[in-house]
Amino acid sequence: MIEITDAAVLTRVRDFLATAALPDDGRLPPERELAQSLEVGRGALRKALATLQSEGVVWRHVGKGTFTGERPIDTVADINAMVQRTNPLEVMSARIAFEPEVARCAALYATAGQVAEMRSCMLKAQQAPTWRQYEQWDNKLHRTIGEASQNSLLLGLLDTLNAVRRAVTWGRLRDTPLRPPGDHHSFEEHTRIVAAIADRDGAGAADAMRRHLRSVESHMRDRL
Amino acid sequence: MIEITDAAVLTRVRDFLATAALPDDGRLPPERELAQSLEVGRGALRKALATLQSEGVVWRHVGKGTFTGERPIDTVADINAMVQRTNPLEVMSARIAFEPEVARCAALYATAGQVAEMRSCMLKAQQAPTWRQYEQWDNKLHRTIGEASQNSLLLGLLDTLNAVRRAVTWGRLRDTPLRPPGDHHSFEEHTRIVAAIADRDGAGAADAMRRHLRSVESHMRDRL
DNA sequence: ATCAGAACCAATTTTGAATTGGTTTTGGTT
DNA sequence: AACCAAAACCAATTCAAAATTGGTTCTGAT
Repeated sequence: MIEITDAAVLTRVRDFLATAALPDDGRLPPERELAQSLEVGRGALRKALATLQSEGVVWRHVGKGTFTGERPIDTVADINAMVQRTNPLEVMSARIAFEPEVARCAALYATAGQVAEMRSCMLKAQQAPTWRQYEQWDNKLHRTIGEASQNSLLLGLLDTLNAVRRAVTWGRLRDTPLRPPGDHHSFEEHTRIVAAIADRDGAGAADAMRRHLRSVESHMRDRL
Repeated sequence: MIEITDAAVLTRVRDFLATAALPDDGRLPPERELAQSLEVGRGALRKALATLQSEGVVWRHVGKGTFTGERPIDTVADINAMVQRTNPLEVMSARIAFEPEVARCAALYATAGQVAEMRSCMLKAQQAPTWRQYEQWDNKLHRTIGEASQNSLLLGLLDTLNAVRRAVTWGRLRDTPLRPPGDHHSFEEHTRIVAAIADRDGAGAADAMRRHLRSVESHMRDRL
């Protein structure tokens, strides 16, 4: 092995980066392999990579590999982490911030089939013989509204929000009465939401959803 | 093995469910084990479990096990699934729906320290010598706004949204010019957002954020 | 003293075996 | 022939150990 300068090693690595066909995630070959193919020692390569990392050209992570570009901000909280950090009132606040905007989009983009499905869910929620079944149809209604936004990312975020919500409220079943009363506040509120969506009234849908969720929040506070 | 009726098996399983100390996730013992301890055949047990599943008392999943309660709606899309399903324009639409509401909350809840940090990020973005560094400070600004909502769930959803965005737009580096021009539209827009937040003007902050993101979307469309 | 290469360590990924529910086959009984 | 329990097999998931990857220390040559 002929000794070459640090600068020459750095140049070889830069040249490699400029010409190599890397996979989509920008992952470089493992250090040991790259050192071999560039005909430099691993120590020298590591020195060069450290320089490039400090310049934001590559980032490295033990066990994962070396990648082009800046290190991604690793702030993605998975569901469990979100569940550990939040609480029912915070979930309600997040819903009040987020779901009216989903309903607004749904009013603009829902298909007739989706509106029909919302109506069906709404009716089934009203006729539900148990709280459990009411909540199933309630969940289905809200998710159909998310689907009606025709934005898979909004739907994904809504699903994430609902997963956290269920985990935070898990096990809190209502035992009395057995089913929702005939004048359960959500029934009329659901009707207003779906009507505004069917009318293509974005602002109306957002407002109706916000009122509904504020009502749910208020009832939740009454139970604390 | 004494043969017992299906009804008797069902009763044994119900009794078991009523008395057993199950783990937090409500997981029952494996079928083969439960059949043995209840002294029934696996086939008969499976019949009873199928009945209980149809009643919503338990749910079962190949490879996972049998659990008490209703099957969770397994709609949680992880980041990769979201990335595969979405596209840059959809990401922009989702941002336009969601981030103004985050800014609205930030206007209500931001601490003075967080407002100062927003200003610092804004200045550093303006002074950034490369697009890469501009984007780092831009990201930091938007995340500080999310933190200022004082809602960990909203922040978690924003992080999720941004992770998807980065994955969808990965590798799309601007090479010319080397850095943002002095009159880059986002500079003034950032200023308006932060000013509205500092003024505790929720509607103003939401509106400024919405205008900013619409402007970003418009420039994105120009580049398509 | 310095440095390259080897060896070791910690974080992560990969892989194959084990586990779990779902279904089919087998053989005994009626 | 019909029925059913048990065994065998299949598909989905989990788990543990091996392999891989970057990070650090040790060793031996110069």
